[in-house]
Amino acid sequence: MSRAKSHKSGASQDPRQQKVNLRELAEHLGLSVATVSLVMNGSPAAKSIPHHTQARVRAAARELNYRPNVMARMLRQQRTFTIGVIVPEISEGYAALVLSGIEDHLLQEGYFYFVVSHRHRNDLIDEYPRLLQQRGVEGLVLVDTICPTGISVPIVAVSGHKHVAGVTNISLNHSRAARLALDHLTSLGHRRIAFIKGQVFSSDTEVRWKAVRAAAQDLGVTVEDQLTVQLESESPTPQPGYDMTCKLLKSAPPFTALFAFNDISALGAIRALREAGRRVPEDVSVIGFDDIQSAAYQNPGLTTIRQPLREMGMTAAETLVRRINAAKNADYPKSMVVEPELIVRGSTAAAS
Amino acid sequence: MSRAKSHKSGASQDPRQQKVNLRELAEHLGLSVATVSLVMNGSPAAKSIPHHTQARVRAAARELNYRPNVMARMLRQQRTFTIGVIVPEISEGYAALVLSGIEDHLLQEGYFYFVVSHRHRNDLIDEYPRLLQQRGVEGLVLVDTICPTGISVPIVAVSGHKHVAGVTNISLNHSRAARLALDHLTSLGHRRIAFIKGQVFSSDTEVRWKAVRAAAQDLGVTVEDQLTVQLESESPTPQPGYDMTCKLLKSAPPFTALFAFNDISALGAIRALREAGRRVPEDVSVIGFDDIQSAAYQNPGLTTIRQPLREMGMTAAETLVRRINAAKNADYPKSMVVEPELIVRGSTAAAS
DNA sequence: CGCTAGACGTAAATCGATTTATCTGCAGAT
DNA sequence: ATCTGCAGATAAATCGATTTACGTCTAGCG
Repeated sequence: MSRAKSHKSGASQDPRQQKVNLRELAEHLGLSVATVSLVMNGSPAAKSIPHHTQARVRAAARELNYRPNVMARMLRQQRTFTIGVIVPEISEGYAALVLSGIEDHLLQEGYFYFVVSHRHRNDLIDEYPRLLQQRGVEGLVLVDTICPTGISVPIVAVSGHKHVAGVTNISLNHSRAARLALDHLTSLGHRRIAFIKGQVFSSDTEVRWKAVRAAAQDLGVTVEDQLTVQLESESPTPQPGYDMTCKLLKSAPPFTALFAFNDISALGAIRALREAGRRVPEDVSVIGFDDIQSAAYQNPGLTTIRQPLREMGMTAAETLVRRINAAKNADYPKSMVVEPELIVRGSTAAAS
Repeated sequence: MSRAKSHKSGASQDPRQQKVNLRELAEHLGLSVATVSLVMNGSPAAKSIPHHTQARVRAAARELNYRPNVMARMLRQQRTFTIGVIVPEISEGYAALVLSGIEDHLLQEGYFYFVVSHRHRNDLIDEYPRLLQQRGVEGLVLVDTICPTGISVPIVAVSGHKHVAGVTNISLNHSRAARLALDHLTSLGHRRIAFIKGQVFSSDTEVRWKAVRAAAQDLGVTVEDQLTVQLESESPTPQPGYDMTCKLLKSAPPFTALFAFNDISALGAIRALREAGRRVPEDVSVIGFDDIQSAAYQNPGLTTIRQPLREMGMTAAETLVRRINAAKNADYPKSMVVEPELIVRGSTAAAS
């Protein structure tokens, strides 16, 4: 079942992979492994070793291309400088941006990370945190994923909302986000607004929906059940948004604006509207959520509520590393809130 | 320099993280560590241990929730079941799709992987392969990244073209891809076709460009220098495509079709064309490359040459694992080729 | 009775570093 | 002459498993 044709072949070769270990280096120098180790680590106990010897050690290490064995060091020190990142899927949009923020901060701190994606499978959601912990990760970043129990390393949850012991939640100010979006739509004269809620498995769905209803009430907009649909399929493509908008168009009373759960579903919605002969934004204004990279390059450009996803990733990494390096029973932030921003592009216009 | 406001805080707690190690388990059982280890690993040497004892060992392991220490095992066995993946950046589109394919196959095989992105910085391109190797990865997948030297683990390069010892290249059949695209455009009546070449750092750029010229010659289409631009900025957004299309529009002779290096740049191109008052596809047909997830949901839908990116990732992982498990000097495929597919959507139409 | 062949295990080396406790001279103080 | 103290190291324990090379005991056989 090879998916690709293969051509040619050759024999593998390692030019000169000189695996020098500490013992060999020490022997070469006529010193003990302890001395060499002390010097190489710049340990305080190396104070009493004369600079001349230290220089000799370092020179030999460079010359023999000595690289400490990371596994041995991890075993001894009980530190791996590794964290685990759990995402629903590595898709365009959300997860990719958060990941890139995490990476930015993490590698800089000398940590590496494992990525796993559970694709909403419950068995994997249960299993991966344990597996990662067994792998020695010193902390976990969850992206839009419900919190596991029985994990003893620090956890930072991006878009986490439930307060769980040991977990720092990083979340958007959803009240403000909802307010920004509805302010924008109502100020354009829209009253009959349709809503696409997120999938039930998305941790933002409920919180955001509450925020939307609160904002709507503040602004005197009625949220009608008939104008509300919820994404169902777990596909990370615009398809679910397309499907639900078709449903709206079939059965719902007329509306002049649509507030989508995210940019991806907004793309599907726009496609569905167009196919039904409704122009965007002339007939229907569409506003998305997230501000993924391609949002600005849609036609029309997608008006959206920007979540600073990259920064959320950076903050997650930063917070996690801080917690890892803190005392075992030190205090830690239970929750961090970031602010949304309204990005007005071409997909919204005055109500007709 | 906190990027987010933090609220509340609490003390960390580990409920009952019982770290049982092999020695303790053995003591609890009144057996030696050797025996317990043999049983737990189902080693052939455990044949002589009666089933009754084996059952007792397993029961105790379950009861005490024994988890072998992965670091210790790695150190002893010199195996990490970890590979490294190097990508230019974790962006929408290309890398995300390949990654998800890699992950699909890899986790299933019991491997984990580190991801690093070099953002085209030469120092990082040099450093990461070494760092990853020090971390004990048993293999490397390079995605659109030039091959490092002095690496002793197997390497699989997605979109790699240079033949390097120890490297398996997985690449698209670019001749066929170019042919599909140009066949499509010429059959629609297009003769004056503009081209956007990839950035110099992209490993596909050169190969694809050669393929395009060959296909053009076959089809009797002239590739005019004035109608050819090359992406420059290394931003992973549509911006570079937008910029170069603006340049084309400013100085180039008229054209009726545009062949973009990839979908992302095609999006930028469409935006630029629109802003210049050219309709897509009525005035200018645009064809992209890759078929990223949102390509189908553009307006109009983006006609493109599909690269099976996810499958390329899967194939990369599969090949790498196979090579890792093969004998040290076994043969391995030097090159694997996958086939492109023309996906016709709304961004191309008959020449006017 | 003596010898051998399983049955049932175990002791100990090993992977490669880190780190603490200790050892040996020798200079200077008493 | 003895003691103190420091410079300059090092031996050995440790991290937690894996794995090879040996026991020991009993049953069976000649």
